[in-house]
Amino acid sequence: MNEAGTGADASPRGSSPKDSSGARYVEVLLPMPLERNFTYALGDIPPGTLRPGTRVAVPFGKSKLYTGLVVGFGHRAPEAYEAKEVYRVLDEEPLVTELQLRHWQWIADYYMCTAGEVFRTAVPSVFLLQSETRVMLREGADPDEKDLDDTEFLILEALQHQPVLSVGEIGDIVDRKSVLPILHRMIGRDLLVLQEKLQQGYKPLRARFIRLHPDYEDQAALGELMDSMGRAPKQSELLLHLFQLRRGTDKPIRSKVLQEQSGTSRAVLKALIDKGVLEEYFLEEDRIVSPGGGAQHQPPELNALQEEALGAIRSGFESDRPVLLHGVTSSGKTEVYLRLILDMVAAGRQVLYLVPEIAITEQLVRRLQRVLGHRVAVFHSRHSMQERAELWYHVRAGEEKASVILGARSALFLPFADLGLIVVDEEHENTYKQFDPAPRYHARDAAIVLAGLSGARVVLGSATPSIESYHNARSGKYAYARLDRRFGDVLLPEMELVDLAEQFRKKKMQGHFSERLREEVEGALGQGGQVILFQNRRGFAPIVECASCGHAPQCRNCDVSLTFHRHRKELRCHYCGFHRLLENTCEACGNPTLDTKGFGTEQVEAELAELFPKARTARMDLDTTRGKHAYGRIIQAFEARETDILVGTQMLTKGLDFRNVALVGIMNADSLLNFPHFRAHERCFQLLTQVAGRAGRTRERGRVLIQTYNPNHQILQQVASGAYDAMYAEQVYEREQFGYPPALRIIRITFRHREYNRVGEGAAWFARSMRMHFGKDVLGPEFPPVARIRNQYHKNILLKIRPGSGLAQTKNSIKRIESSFNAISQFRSIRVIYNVDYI
DNA sequence: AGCACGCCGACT
DNA sequence: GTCGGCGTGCTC
Repeated sequence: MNEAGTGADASPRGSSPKDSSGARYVEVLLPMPLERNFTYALGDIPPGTLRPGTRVAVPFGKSKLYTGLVVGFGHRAPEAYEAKEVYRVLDEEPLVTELQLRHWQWIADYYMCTAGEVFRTAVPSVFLLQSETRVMLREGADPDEKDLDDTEFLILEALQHQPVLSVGEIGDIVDRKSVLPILHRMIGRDLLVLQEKLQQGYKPLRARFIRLHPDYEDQAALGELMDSMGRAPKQSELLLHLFQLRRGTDKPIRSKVLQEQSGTSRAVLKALIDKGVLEEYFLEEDRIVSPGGGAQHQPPELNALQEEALGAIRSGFESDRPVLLHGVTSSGKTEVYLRLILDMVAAGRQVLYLVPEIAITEQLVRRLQRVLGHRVAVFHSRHSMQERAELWYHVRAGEEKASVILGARSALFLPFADLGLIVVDEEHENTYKQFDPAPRYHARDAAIVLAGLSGARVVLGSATPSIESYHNARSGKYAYARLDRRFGDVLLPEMELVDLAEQFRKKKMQGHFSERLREEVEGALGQGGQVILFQNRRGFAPIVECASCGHAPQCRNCDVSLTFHRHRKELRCHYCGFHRLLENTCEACGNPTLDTKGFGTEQVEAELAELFPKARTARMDLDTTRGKHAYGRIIQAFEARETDILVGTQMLTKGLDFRNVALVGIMNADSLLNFPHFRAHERCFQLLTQVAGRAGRTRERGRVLIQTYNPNHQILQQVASGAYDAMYAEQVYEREQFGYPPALRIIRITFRHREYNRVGEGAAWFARSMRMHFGKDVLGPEFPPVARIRNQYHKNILLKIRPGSGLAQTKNSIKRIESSFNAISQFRSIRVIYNVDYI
């Protein structure tokens, strides 16, 4: 990016008016990858009930109903077709704000996807009602058995038992894939009818409460009642419990609590309600219960450096620019954010706090809640859809409990009533870029645009800023604030590079542990410190190879070698999930000489068991954190010092704050260095610096050992000496030489198809057309390192866009080329995927 | 995207 | 012969 904040045109395409007065037609956006909006007639719906952002249920295609959003109004009937009617209006208040619609349109334009695709990801799926086709017998139908074939007979028989069935259920009953043609045939013979039923969307959670009927509220009536209860001991017991619960509080009494307290059955309660003694009523209640409670602590005191950074950020805000807060690990960036958040909350505006991955921020949630109490809400992908819907409404209404929203990139799409500040923590993390389904947006950049539309401030924070952000800070596009000392003046860890080649030569290796690493682990454990070992690969050994013939088992769906996972004795594909048991003999030559090559976290753990049999070890990677609470358990055990050594992948780098880590060991830095990507060195620096930052966060100076075959490599030297600026200067120079961001923008275009040849020909055609416009700024097409994934071949073209060459025109030219591409029948089935600002 | 139509191979 | 595979076109 970034047109961020530069006032890029964010107005929606098309010029249908926003004013509904007198309108008879609406422009509707559907949550699908369609290039255009669709026009519907309003019929008898008063146009005043609609505004841009209101949801409507509309028939689309054959018969189904879909949820669309009103984005404009029209007064005249379309000429080329007859508009269908809006089936139903789904909202009283628009679900989506106009500001959001503009933001979506910016995302669609910038990231080359449709507004419908943004709509689909932006809105929790409970809001996207679709109809389900229900099948019923036609009344008065008299099926003549001899006219029916087996399938038809089966369907009619099923409908005698259960009068309403969904098309899917019918499919199951008759065990066939396509049932619709059969159903249509039967409808033609007046046997069945179909009905489109909108499935239920968001439903507020209602809880049952009990109160005394008003008639009994005065003492006399109550006394009389209690006297009459002589023959109903259970009922009087229940009443007594009710009085007990009421004592000294006005809080409503839950039916459930009352029953539990009194130990009586439902029947007793029911009897009292029927008698008119008690009343039951319902209240809507929150699904989201903030554990923060009311308890609010003062924010932690800031030290002089933090105060200085805070001042720099505030003055950056004055100049209306995003601010990059560059603070070394453990320098206390969070405390600085907290001050900014408190300012904004005091001003009555909302705050969005973005983190790279929400699953791993329990520590952060607690820290925020200590100070902000119930005003923090977490937007979590693990929340149910109903919970997300509820938070949506809270955010839209600007409720206090939605003052501060903590979430991963998708929290960006909440309907903020008045957004005042966005914090993008760990802004360098690449999880901010959505990869797979469109929109392939970068949350950091989209956040800056959102802030521009909302009049909000932005702080980007990182210990190791992305080259782009630092570049923007240097060029003055962002303001800049720095924190270069750790909180409490804890020293940055002492780093040491260990030469693996030399260790091997001197026969000092045991497994993958050098002598130095063994000494240091021993020393750290001896002094009661904890150890983190980083190996950026899960599994036991990446590949298995036959020592006789060199054959390595491959995935059947993807062009990769399978990875050996020892705990299940199986081979797995990390791309598609394919797995099978490892055989004893080579499938190619039959010899029992399969051997493992390379190593992963599992093997590190296994070697630890031999080298340090007394140490308690744990492993943290994708495989061990699959369960809902697995991640938290591993972290808590480590925090509670129930674990001595934690082995893990890059998951370890993400926002963990351990207090007692004396040593961080990097098992092998070389795989990071040798990764074939223009960002490899930047990422290597970031990853190693972040892992190293886990060491020595209180008092004691921590140690970091980096094992490598390239101890003299520039990047490793820079990591070891904490030379961010040197790394930056070198990377910027290299990227200018070779034409990569931030010097240029890039768009990656991926072609995907089942047939190898077809992808090749299609991509080559596309690249040829592109070269006519863009000359040598077109790279490729090339196969990616893994050319086949899930039985689809991939091929990439990279387009480099020079500064000032007109991004919008460039994208238009590409779109035109795509149209011609799609006009060629043999290419039409090739999927074309755009990734703007591919990272 | 989802769905129907229409054309082809492979099975009850 | 029918079923389901997929390519093609369309959806207000």
